[in-house]
Amino acid sequence: MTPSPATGPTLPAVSDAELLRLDHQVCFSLHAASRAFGGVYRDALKDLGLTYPQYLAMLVLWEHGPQPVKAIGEQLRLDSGTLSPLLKRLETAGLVRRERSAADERSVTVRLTEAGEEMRERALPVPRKILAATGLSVEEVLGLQGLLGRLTSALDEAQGQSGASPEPVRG
Amino acid sequence: MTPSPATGPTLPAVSDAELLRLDHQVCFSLHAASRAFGGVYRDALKDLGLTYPQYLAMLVLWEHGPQPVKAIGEQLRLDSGTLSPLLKRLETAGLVRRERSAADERSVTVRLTEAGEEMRERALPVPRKILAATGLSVEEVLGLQGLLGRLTSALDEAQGQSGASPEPVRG
DNA sequence: CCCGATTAAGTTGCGCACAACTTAATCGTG
DNA sequence: CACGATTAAGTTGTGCGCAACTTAATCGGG
Repeated sequence: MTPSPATGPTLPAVSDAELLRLDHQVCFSLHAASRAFGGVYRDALKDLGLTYPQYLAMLVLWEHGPQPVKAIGEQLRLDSGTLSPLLKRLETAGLVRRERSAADERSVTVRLTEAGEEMRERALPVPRKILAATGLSVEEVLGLQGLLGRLTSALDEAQGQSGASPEPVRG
Repeated sequence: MTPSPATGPTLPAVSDAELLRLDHQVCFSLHAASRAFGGVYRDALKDLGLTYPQYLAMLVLWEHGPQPVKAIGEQLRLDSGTLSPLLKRLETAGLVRRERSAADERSVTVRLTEAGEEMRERALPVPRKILAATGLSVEEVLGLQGLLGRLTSALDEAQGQSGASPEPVRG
């Protein structure tokens, strides 16, 4: 209800100070939800000895089979700086093998081992545990997924059009 | 539509394999949304020289004034292992001071400096940038916030009741 | 009053995320 | 064919998140 100083480009009906308070709530909510999810996955994945991002990588391999690091990175939106050490750890654990492609020596194909394939069976009950932990119905989850998808697209779209300035706070 | 083997405790109408595929989508969606948000905040906060979690800590201090590390941690759900170095960086940057409480020598009170207080003015336009980047209305944001809040509560509730097993995959 | 339990903050170690960079292979155009 | 541009993967450095641990102060029961 409070009139705005009309600073922003999108919405006129909320003041900056109110938005700052709202932001406190919203960005924190997302941050907290993401970490709460992480905690539940940590529990659910203890049996498999996987971290959450490692599980994501295994999901991609279970679903789409052997593929280059690049392709995994595109599906998970992760770059080689994150994926290379992660995949190396999965290889050390005996779950995947990595081999240079013959056709293109720059590319490395990641492939599940026997143990990696077998782990899929043990991973089957994980999603149900997670779903139960959310307390949401499948329909609500699908709705959330849709909203998050639109959100991510919009955020990606909006990225990289601001002015640069000082360095982040370092110790 | 496919009938389920009726394994899980909550929902009967979806098979484990379908859930594994769904999980691929959902947990990835949340992960991706969280990181996309991080990217947009990174842009918006460049001017201030703050990271996203540093911004969260500043929001708490702007809104609620000087308080012990413990209290900040409760609001952000972060422990001292994360907060101590983060606050130390904010102190190095001249934004906060940390001083032992006289009443309880175990406690450390975190307090904004002049520079820290002044930064609030420069932070006012940030939330509007974020809101614009989401492409959502204030109402939708509030709805999302509510859903995420319920989700986080449920996830926290559900945490810590599973069986332990091997170590995570280490290199 | 004393001593074990609890509590606040900090430290260490590991994995993830990301920016910036390096290395090596492939592509494309003259 | 030659050579600069592009591309895939990996490396380095910084910060966050969390578990496990340490240190020091406070609390509480005998």
